[in-house]
Formats: sequence, structure tokens, C-alpha cells
Amino acid sequence: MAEKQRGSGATVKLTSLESLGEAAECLKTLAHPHRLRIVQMLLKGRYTVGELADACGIPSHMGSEHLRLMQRCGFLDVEKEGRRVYYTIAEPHLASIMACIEDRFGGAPKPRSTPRT
Amino acid sequence: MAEKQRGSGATVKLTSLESLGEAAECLKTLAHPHRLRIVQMLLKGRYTVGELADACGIPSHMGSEHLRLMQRCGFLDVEKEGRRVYYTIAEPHLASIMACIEDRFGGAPKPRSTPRT
DNA sequence: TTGACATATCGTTATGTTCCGATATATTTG
DNA sequence: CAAATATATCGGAACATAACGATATGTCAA
Repeated sequence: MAEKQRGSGATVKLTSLESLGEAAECLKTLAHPHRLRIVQMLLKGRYTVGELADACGIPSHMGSEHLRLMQRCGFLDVEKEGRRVYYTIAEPHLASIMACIEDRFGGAPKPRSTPRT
Repeated sequence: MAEKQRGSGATVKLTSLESLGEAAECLKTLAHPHRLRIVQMLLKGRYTVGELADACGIPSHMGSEHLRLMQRCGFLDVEKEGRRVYYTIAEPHLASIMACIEDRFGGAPKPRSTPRT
């Protein structure tokens, strides 16, 4: 403890850099457009690797890799059914983070040349 | 069969990959322990480059770089005062994202049943 | 069994990020 | 003016990540 309390007269309670490092890892895993879409879809249902990859416009072996990354982060669960593999959301906080992202980027958040997707 | 839809669909309302790309950029910018700490501090007050760098245990020229990255993302505002530069939060969504992170990784500020370590 | 399908993994290359020392700019002070 | 301070920028080394083709494993169907 030799690192807090500074500045304009307010006592500041900070999360440890160690915990923030874990958080950063998770955010980094989430910080990819295809993985965000996968999470967004899985928050609404159960999908296979192929369906998720298809929705992202990527080959399924790459979808598989994204899913593995997120599974290792504890974001996802797996259910095998025949030759299909269904993924589901395992980390409940993803719902609130995704809600925040959709609130910020959801429709047409920027005055750019964004027609209607 | 209506389940997933690409482009302009309505069955499942997916954010466009373009917007998700922007979101991913922002998340990537946030996904660093020092930058998370900086955001956490700035959500509670106004600080200079040196104070923020100090709280992260990094040289101030690196703090400056982190701050520039976040400013480019639209996260922060700047106010120059003499030779000091104060940074403040510009993106209000950072509060809810940070709240979610603190809820999940509860490093300190939340009086919850989540004792870390 | 063979063949098609669904998913997973490997190896490589291309690209991006982090960090650091050195340096540059701007501001206050003597 | 010069020196000290606060912040910003540059160049490059070390490291991490993304994407891809090739390939491997497991499953269904005839």
C-alpha cells in the first residue's frame, strides 16, 4: 500500500493492478468483431460452430478458434451433439457488457456514412 | 429455418460487423491494466499525467501514451493548465463498463461478498 | 466399408502492441 | 537569457495476435 490517495483531495480506492490485469485479458479476448458477434448471438440462443462462423463470414475452423479462446476465458460452455458442437454463454457478466456495447454502438452511433446495415 | 441472418435481417438483431469493429477497437484500447486503472481514477476525479502515471507505477511519458490512445478513442478530454495537463472522462459509458468490471473482478471498491485472493 | 460433413489443431506468415531510451516542445522560475 | 519541470513524440526491440492453408479427428449416411 503505497500507491493510492492522490490528487484533488479525494480518497481513491483502486482495484489492484493484478485484478485489472485479469480484466484486461478478458477484455482483450472480447475485443474482436467476430467474437463480439458470436457473444451477441449466443446471448440470444444456442448455436453451432458453423452457424456462428457463417454469421461472421469466416471459415468454420476460424470460428472454432475464436470459440476456443472465449471458452478458455470462461465465457462459454460446450455441448456436443453428434458431429455438431453447440456453444452457450457461461459468464453472466457478458450480458451487461454486451448491453453496454449495444447501447453505445448499437444502431447508428456515429455520424459517419452508416446507411442501414 | 429463420434463425441467423446476415446483412439486413430482422430475425435476430445483430449489430453490424462494422460497428462491432469500432466496439472492438474501443475494448482493445481499454484492455490494459494501466489504462483500466487510469479510467478508474478518472471516473472519480481529475488528474494530471504525472499523477496517473505515478499511480500505475510507470514513467510519465508512458502514461502520456496511454492517455493519448484513450483520447483518440474519445474516452478522455484534456484541459491544459500551465505546464500541467489534466485529463477527464469524456465517454459516459465508461462508468457502466467499469462498474461491470469491478463487479466481476472486485478488486477493492465494492463492499460485496467477493474477497479477492 | 467409403465418402461427405463438422469441428479442431498445427505451422507459418503478416501485422499489431508494449515498452523503453532518447529527444522534442512548452511553461514556469531565477 | 538558462535551467528545471511537465508533457509529448520518435525509433526500434521484444513480444503477442490474427489469419490462413493443410491436416487431423470424429460422426453420420448409404
